[in-house]
Amino acid sequence: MKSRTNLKTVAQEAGVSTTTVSRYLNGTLELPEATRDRIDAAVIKLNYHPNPHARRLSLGRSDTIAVILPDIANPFFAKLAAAIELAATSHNSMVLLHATFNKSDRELEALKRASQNRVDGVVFVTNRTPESEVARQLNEFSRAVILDEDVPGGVAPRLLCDNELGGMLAGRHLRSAGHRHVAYFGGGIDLHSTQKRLTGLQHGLTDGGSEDITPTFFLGDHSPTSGRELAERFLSQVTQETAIFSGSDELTLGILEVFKERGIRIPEDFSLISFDDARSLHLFSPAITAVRQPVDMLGTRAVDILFSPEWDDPDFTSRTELLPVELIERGSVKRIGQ
Amino acid sequence: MKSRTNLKTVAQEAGVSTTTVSRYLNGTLELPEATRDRIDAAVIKLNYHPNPHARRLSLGRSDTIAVILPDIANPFFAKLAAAIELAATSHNSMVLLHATFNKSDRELEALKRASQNRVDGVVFVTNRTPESEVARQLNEFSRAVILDEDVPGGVAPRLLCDNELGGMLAGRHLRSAGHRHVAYFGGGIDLHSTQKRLTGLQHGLTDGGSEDITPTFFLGDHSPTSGRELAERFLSQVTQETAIFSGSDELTLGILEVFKERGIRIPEDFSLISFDDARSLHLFSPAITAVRQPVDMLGTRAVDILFSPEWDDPDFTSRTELLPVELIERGSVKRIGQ
DNA sequence: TTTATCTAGTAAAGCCGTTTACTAAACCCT
DNA sequence: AGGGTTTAGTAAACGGCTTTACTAGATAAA
Repeated sequence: MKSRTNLKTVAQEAGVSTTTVSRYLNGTLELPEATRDRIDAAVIKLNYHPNPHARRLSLGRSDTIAVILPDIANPFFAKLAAAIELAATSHNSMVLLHATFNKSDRELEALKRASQNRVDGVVFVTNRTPESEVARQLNEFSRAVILDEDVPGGVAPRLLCDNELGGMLAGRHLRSAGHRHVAYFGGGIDLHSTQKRLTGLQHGLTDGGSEDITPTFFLGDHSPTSGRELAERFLSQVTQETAIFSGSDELTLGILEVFKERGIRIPEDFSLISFDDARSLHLFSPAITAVRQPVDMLGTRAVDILFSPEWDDPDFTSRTELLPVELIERGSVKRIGQ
Repeated sequence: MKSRTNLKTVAQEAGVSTTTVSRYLNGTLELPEATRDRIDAAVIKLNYHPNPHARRLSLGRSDTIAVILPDIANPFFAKLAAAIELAATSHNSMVLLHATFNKSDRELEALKRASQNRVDGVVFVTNRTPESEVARQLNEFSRAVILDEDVPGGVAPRLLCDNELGGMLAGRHLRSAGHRHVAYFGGGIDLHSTQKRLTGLQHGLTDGGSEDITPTFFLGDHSPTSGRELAERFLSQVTQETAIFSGSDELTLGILEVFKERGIRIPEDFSLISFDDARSLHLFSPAITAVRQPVDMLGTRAVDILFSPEWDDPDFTSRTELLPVELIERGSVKRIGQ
């Protein structure tokens, strides 16, 4: 069934040595036309394709990158994976996907598998602050990029969205709609995203104003379940808040479910802004205003970084790149009196 | 950085031959405890992991399966990919993802890449009826499974959801709510899904009744864009229809967008049932009733089939397995008078 | 004519496991 | 003591490609 032809067969058919065929096919040998034609003919006739295992063994590379992320079924990561796959293809590389479900043992396992598979590079995405063991394992790779959330101790270039800008945009938008008391829902306080967004949110809310407005926050993890819990907690503790800034579509999902069950209306009872905008938030009830992450760009750029020639530069691994986010206004923020 | 240890180093360290180490590690050689201990110690000390490229070259297999599907960013396929990845991991295999965007040239390209990569098996998922060229290319694999939609001419076991049952459930539900005139939105008429669902829908609508009720249909492809077009066409041509059975969440998205723009309400103006239920339809406005595909089971079972010992059986490739679907009732079907 | 240069390649080593077929030594039995 | 059986391994071939270092022969230059 599969093509059993190898270099040797082709070489024999063309009447040259395997070296010649190999070098010719890899472009490291100039040949007169007659010889070229014979080899070309043999390759076509025998439908020759180099055995990738042999090739990789010989070259010591795998033409494969690993993408380690929390969950493919999460639309944000799915879009990310799609963008990465597309970009990798154009670099002649394949993509190995590992879902970690945000468990550190699975993160470690995925990293180990990737390392044992001698992948050429790793795109690591997490949702939480991983243990130092994860960073250590990640540092085993000669090429890795840390995406979307920071990994403390990781020696690798970082590619993040501009979380502070995101918080700022949300804050400004809410302020201009009259909101002053806003709750942020997000992952742990140690997360880069949480810290930056809170900072940005505070700046956005304060804006040019004289009084310093500090948002409250409710923290868990980036899952719908956590969204539900945070929503319950929020409802039982809410005092002055009139708006919620939700750190991810997943959290938003949980929040919406709880609110729906309790008959709490958006934006009448609370205004809401989501983060990511990877789901069909425009079809929700109401359409949800959100800060959109540049997910395609994130994926494409991550792959570019992996294949960048700048890895020779020793500083490359300490670089952090920020990609801009944008606010998509829809119907979940209500203008309130003042 | 990476472990540069190889078998030879381990063998030297343990004072035995490479054969011995290899056979011991692969369980094809019994050794006295003292020797075992020496090898174990060497392996640990040197942090030895067999070079997978060498291993694969030697063994002639890749421990990799390819999953070829239309779009990872589509939640249904994303969930499918997640389930497949999980199942593959438990079979010690890796997953190579290829997105085709439903283009036949990309399908062909993905199949060729997979074949050149000597993958151990392929899970092929498409949304349309592919050209015979695709089937031919697919048939090059010694192990492939055709998932979710048929590939005519493909010599491989098929794993589909029970589309007829799905149509039937939708039909019955609509009938019991008083609907008699229903439009099906779906992909091409040549699609297995379209045909079976229409058949099922008709049976469901007719149910025990005496008169034979035939649904109308509006066909395009399974994309939101197509959903929009079909919705427009539907609206310009609608006569008696009171309900729509949409063949996928993607189509539903397009339909909902158009309806929202036109101020057409669901379920007041038209009732709607979606298919797949991979998106958060429960949060849409209104919550959308849907036929749910058993997406996890689909993924798990596909991998099981790939690793099944039954491939020796020559009839195995002509098998078709149907997985049950279920109707999730929500708020998009209105009871109407009669 | 001799030497240098170029053309058109090639031999052989290397990448690293797996597996078949085989052996040396020890042990067992009668 | 002689023969058979275990035990504890091992040598060598194989899988298929890449790459370095080298050569035979032709051509050009001095």
